[in-house]
Amino acid sequence: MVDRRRQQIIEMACKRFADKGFIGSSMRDLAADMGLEAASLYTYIKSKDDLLEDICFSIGNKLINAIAEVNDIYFNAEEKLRMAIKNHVEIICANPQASKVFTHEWRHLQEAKKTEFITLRNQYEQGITEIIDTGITEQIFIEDDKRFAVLTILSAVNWISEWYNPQGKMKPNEIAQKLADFVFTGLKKTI
Amino acid sequence: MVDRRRQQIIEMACKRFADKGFIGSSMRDLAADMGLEAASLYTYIKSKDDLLEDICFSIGNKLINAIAEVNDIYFNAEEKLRMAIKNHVEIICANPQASKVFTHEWRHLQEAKKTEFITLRNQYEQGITEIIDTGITEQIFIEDDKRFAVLTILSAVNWISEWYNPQGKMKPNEIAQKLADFVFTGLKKTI
DNA sequence: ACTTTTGCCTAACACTTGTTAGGGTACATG
DNA sequence: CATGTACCCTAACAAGTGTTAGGCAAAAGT
Repeated sequence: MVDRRRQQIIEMACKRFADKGFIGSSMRDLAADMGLEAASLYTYIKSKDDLLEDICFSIGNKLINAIAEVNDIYFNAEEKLRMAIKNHVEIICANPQASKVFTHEWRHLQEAKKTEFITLRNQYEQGITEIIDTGITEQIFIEDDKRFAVLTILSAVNWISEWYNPQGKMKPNEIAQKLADFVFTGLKKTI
Repeated sequence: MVDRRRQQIIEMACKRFADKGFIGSSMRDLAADMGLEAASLYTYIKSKDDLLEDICFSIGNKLINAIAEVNDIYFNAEEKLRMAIKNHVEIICANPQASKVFTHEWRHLQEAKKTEFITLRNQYEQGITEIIDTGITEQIFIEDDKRFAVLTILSAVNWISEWYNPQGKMKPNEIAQKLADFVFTGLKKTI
């Protein structure tokens, strides 16, 4: 059951990294959270960097898969963007701590992995951009500044992990709904 | 000229903290950037925490002053919000690195200062909320979810420091203009 | 000329960091 | 009973941390 224990450690690391940051979290603190000594962690993980990579790419891959699915299945641009936002919000709300790590701590990845990560992120950004493009072609979105629109949408979505409270009244699909509405009336052509 | 040298150190610290994070930056690295030994820094600063406090509250106070000014002078809610966004964007673009520290590194402040910081941030958030309130009273903004609107606006504005490039084509007032437009057509009642 | 101040240095402190080596105990399998 | 293995330990390492003490040389002030 090495994998199971490893997963527990990663979950605990998410909490610590999200709260104190990657560098601000020591292996001894993390071990203490698990009721272990620091050295014992190394039965289950390769290194501290290993933890960060796992967390960052776990969220990254979830997002990439989600956007790929959307761009494969849904045709209408509005539907696509709504679906993409919904997926993104749900991924963040299902993994709020990991998402904070994904957003804030990726820069501490080893150089090679950092490059790989940035490529993944650009790929996702490209996925969103394609949806906007479709909307412009369909003439339901105003063409003004594509990149600006994408960045603003992504910032709003990414920031959710900063304030989202699983115990709060606002549920993920409600958040997605509101956010999409907000974004749309800012993008849609109103004759 | 102790103050002048201190300011140079703080500027350099901004770069390092923005890039490597507060904990990821050592005093020896910072000193090396300045062409000094670590111990020499302490002629000009009290401690490492001192640096972080200075940076965080410098930006924080700029923002607070800006919102106070807006809420004192401008009457129309749309004008107020446009002005508030413009001020915020300009503060961020004038101090992109310090702004990144303000957004990402405040959690490493000492407990007392952290509380003070959060109060300041809430105060700013309150300032924006008041503008939205005015707009609702003036019946030019849709009342849906105030707090959600405020959070989305703030996330979009704060994220600017993540991608803003002083050498890029997009100038601060252009960014403010676009962002305000984006926000408005999402808030304004279009009958 | 002498004194003070400025601006930096080296050395050291006490402690924390990620990680490895090697061992020991409890339990399952033969 | 013997063997293996799952699970965790202590001890230690080499390196890096923020910070203080005390000193030395050049410049400035008198």
